[in-house]
Amino acid sequence: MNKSYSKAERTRNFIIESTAEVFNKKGYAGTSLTDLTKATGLTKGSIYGNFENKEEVALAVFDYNCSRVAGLTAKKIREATTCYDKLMCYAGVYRTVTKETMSRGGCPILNTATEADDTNCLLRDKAAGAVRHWEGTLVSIINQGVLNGEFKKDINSRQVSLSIVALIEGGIMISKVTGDLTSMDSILKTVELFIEQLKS
Amino acid sequence: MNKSYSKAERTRNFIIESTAEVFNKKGYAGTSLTDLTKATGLTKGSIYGNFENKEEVALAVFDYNCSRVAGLTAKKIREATTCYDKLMCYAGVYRTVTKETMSRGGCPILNTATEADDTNCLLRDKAAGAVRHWEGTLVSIINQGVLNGEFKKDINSRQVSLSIVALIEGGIMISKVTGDLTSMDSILKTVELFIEQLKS
DNA sequence: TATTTATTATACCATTCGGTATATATTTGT
DNA sequence: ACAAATATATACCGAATGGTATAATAAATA
Repeated sequence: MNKSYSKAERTRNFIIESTAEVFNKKGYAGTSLTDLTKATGLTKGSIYGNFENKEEVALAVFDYNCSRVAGLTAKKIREATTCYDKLMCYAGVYRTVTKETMSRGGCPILNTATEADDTNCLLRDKAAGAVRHWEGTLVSIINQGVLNGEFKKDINSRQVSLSIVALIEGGIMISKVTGDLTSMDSILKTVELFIEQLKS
Repeated sequence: MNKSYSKAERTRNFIIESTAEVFNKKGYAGTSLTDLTKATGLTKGSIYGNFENKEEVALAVFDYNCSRVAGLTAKKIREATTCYDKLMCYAGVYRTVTKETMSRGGCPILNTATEADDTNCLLRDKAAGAVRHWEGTLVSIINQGVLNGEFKKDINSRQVSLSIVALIEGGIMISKVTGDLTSMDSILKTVELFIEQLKS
């Protein structure tokens, strides 16, 4: 029986998928091993047979949570042709997934970054990497747009990229804590306006 | 000896001030009673003589942490005359206090909002209130500016306000997690640019 | 199918958790 | 200065924490 995934791999993924939402909602410190056993239906021994400790589960879960959102965006971006459309994807994606993201505990980058920045360097570095990667993707798109004449020449692509990320992340925080989705909608309009202004 | 503050009041404030940074760094779930005794030099019994439980300390500490930043901004705003200058205060204040804020664990609103939104409704409501209050202050300034002809007539003051808050909070998250203060600086430039565009 | 190997469950560990009753100091009003 | 009231420290509670041997079970290989 040559299955592409061994039992261990499947269980590992099962644990990651089952606990992803709990970790994102309760945070690393707030999630107990008991939470993990409840979410998976497995016992402690079973979980620790597949992971070294709670931290290793949290790190794997963070990657999984990020890839969920990143996957959506990446697909849309590939479909878009112009750099303008590619940038607009971010506003579009967040407009459609915000509601579902909220019910799953919000943005994993934001959650992990704010919790771990002073307490857990491994998690912090992972969150920092995700931010940098996102920023880098935006910078590339903008630079490309400047090169092919789509965007104005004197654009500070890093400043624009950081501002878009800040708007989206700040928007998630505001909408989530107040329970008001229209806030995010307003902020996404600013993102779109902001991208509009890049056009030459 | 008729002191304006009783011993109890002074101790209560002492506990709040001593534990403010720990709570902001480690979060509510991540801060233990032992952390509180270490930060204050007091014993558990002593702390629980002044507070009902850990949550009550956290709630008081949140107010204290917010008032620290709010105090700075409020003073600057009173000094500014035009609505444009008042708005610019926020960029100015955050440009100067960001470094110190970072070393104290970052923005308490952001930290509390992201941690408590799915776990602690009392803390969440406090954070939500702080966001709403900030938003309200900005809306008032902008509406005032529109009325007296300083700003354009067709401005959506709520959208602008929310966007400024989102930029600042998102900027703090990015700068804090990456350890790069220049990111915040870039984003504050966008905030200034954004405010500039309001002028009629 | 038999046997080795890997996976999961049980039962337990020491430690820490938030919280409290009670005794001891220390303020406070007189 | 003294008594009543208040604030602080001591010592302890049960429950929950993260984590781990070891035994039972299931999967992979031959």
